[in-house]
Amino acid sequence: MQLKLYDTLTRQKRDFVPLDWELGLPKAERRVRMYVCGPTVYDFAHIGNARPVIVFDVLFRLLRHLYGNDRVVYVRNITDVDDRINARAAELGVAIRELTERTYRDFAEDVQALGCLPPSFEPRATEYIEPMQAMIERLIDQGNAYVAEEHVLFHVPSMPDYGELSKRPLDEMLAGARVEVAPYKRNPMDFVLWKPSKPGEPAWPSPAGIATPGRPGWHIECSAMAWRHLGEMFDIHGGGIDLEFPHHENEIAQSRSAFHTPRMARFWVHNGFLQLEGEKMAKSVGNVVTIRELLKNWNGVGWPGETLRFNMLRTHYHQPMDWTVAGVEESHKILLSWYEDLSPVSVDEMPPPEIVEALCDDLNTPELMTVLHKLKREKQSGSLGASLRFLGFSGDISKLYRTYTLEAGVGQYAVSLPSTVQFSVQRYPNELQEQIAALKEARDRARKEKNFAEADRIRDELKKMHILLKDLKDDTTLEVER
RNA sequence: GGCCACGUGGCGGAGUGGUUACGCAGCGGUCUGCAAAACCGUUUACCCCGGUUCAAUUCCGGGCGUGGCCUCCA
Repeated sequence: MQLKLYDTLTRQKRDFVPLDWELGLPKAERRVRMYVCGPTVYDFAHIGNARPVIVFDVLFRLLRHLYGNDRVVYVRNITDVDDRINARAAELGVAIRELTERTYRDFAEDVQALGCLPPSFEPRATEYIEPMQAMIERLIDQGNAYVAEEHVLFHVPSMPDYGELSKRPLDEMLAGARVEVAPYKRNPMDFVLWKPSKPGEPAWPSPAGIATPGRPGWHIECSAMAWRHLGEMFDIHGGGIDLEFPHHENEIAQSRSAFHTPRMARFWVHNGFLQLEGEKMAKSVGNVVTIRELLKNWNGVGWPGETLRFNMLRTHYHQPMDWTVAGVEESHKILLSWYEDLSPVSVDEMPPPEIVEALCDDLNTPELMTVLHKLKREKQSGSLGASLRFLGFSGDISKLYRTYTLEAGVGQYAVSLPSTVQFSVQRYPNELQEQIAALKEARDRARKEKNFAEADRIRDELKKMHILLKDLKDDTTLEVER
């Protein structure tokens, strides 16, 4: 099946053929190579950060399916040197290394909860200073970069194709620029490859004979890490659309100039931006929602990671997405209805061709939803299960329970509980369980006496605790809202 | 100000030059004290204005709106 991907550089949906296949390398040497910009580890990742992680995890899974698990190399970097990290560490009064390690662990936990496979490599920027310096020296030697006031700057006019990704004519960019240009730049568009550090800031010996120790600029790390792991030219470079300019444009300038390649990556794949309840999600608006909050307690509800993953995939990755409570609830409902009647799936069972076909069409996950709904409708639960597993969903209904944070008397109870058709309130705190049992008995009595107003009142009260009642022929079951 | 995306029924969301995807919600029915759940059935769409065409939601131009980038940002 032929994978097609939309390439931002050419603005076209094209057939994807990995370079090694096109070159006809021996089978054992072939690799599909993908690089995705990862997190800057200074604070919990928010739901916007989760989008590329989930989207490219799906692409990773698809590539493994198409080319073989051992043929795909997926690199997602960790940016652990950055001014925001320095600021945050100072604010918290902790060592930079401690902050970055802790934040990375939190990120790894969150991402795992979202059903994402670990990438093949997760290189940290601070462990790649040496290749960054090697690239910088090379760029200077070749006349693509220069030293000025202890900075090393990339000279943009030395790269004739600059702007090819974002399609920005240089003169127009300058006309609209709102930033003050540092006086030592030869050209206003020139960007920093290396900068001197002040005392107390992270620093390494500087390249190019610069006396003051310094640290890398933002863009060079990705060029260096991609080079080390994937070579001078590779197949796919991914990330959020906001990175298109300047970050990816500058990566291209650095890598292509250093290695004299016609492309840095053969496909540039960008996911669209995410909004929250119709608003831009930003610290300035005060509506940033972290993955952690969504998993633990978002307006009283902790959502299963699989629900969050599913919700993300209901929108095509290229489209702008609006993240809403209503949307998450709908996702959760759909997933529950599917998980309820999955039959056991054998490990070897493959998803039906339509599933792979939908993904091969530029990761058309909404189309994929249609296929999944069809499998459900036609009661093909084996195929449904195999498809879900393929997409990173467990199919295990016990992983789909929500966590409620209740106000019950003093303090709050966070309760996480399973729910079956049987009584299943055992994970509520004891005093709540007693309360619930008493309410149920009271309601049973009221119903016997045909006092239905009272019975309905009690039902509403239980509903507030996320307990649902189902009146059967001669019994009433209690279950936790799922 | 410059550049770039996007604009589909109550909501979410694909797709297509001609045959009203799909899901959620809603409505009707079976069932129920009433509900819930389940099952069956079912309504509603392509931002505005021009143009091309036998025919446009789909192509082209303009407008309006939303968002992104130009400064850290997925």
